[in-house]
Amino acid sequence: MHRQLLLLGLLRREDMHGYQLNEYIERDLAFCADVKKPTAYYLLDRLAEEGHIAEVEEGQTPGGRPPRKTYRITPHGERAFLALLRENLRVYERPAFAGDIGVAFLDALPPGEALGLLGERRAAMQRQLDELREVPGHGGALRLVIEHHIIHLEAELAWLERVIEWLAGQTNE
Amino acid sequence: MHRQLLLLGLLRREDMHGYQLNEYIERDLAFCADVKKPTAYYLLDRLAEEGHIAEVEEGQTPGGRPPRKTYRITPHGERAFLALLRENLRVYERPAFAGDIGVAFLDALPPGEALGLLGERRAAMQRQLDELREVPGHGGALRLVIEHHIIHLEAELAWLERVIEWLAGQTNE
DNA sequence: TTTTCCATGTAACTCGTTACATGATTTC
DNA sequence: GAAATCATGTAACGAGTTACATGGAAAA
Repeated sequence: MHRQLLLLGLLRREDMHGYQLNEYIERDLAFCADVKKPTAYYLLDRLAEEGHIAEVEEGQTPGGRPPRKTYRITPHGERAFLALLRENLRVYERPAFAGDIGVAFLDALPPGEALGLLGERRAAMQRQLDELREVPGHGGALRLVIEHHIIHLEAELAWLERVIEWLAGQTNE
Repeated sequence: MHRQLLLLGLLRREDMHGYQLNEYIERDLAFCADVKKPTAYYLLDRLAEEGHIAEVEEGQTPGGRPPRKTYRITPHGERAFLALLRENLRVYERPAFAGDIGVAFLDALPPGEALGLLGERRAAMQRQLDELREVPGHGGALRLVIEHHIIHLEAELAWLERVIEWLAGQTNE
């Protein structure tokens, strides 16, 4: 559902064709959204079938390639968008944290090795945080989303530091 | 892969049958793990096929119901467990944050309504945090996982507070 | 007497991904 | 001459979920 919300939200701002949407998502939203190309095309087809968006006929179809399909949100789609948006804002879905499973079995490895591996994890997190701080300044609500990721990663790093300390403590016993 | 890691890790500690595993995951690991029953049974079959775990023959099969299948990890499974564990500890996978998509389109709703919806989200988060603080004290590494969730939720709440403030600021302009 | 507990599963489905196909056009 | 850009997709697969089936025993 979240991907539909994203596509509807973008088409609500501006008519676009699939390639354009994919470009925008990859280029400007990569840090927070994750929609693969075939998924986007598939969802656009479905949204069109359901009458949430409609194809806009365009004059020029440029050279050899498949003709562009430019979409525009319909009134029905606008209502669906608002319903999805309200639901999205209202609820909290806790994320998965697959990385916790490994931590739960930390005692299966010699502390030294575990320490090394968690060090690599920390480095990866730090790299992501640095990247995030380089993201060119989006305005308005998108800035909040970037802040979200930064706050989250800082909390993650703080926690991992504690795990590492705990492990180091185990070593000396 | 993470679910396999979990199942192998639990079977490494103790022989168990499927029902038992499901009970334990639901009862004691609900706050961090998420494996549905049919998934667990399916994965146990697969792990057995692949030789990572083996059925332990048990004397008494209790009345009417399907016979228990008690599993024990094999040396091959132990090696697989360690490989999965190392990989899990080493990498960082950023979570999805579906809730960000709604925030990105915050301007589509009257600020007053958005404020109400985000208030509901905050309440849901606060409830989860309170629940988490009630979780009976696991020892060792599991305590770290609980701490992780607490730290995470506190950061989420702090961020949401900022979103709400920003929105409230928008209202007065 | 109905529900819950035990203990296993199957079938159908959803959602999303990966890898591939097409084919002219522009850039290296 | 090779690779990237534009623009669409399909086919096959993977992981996981939901809803359902079975059937005796114990508890309400």
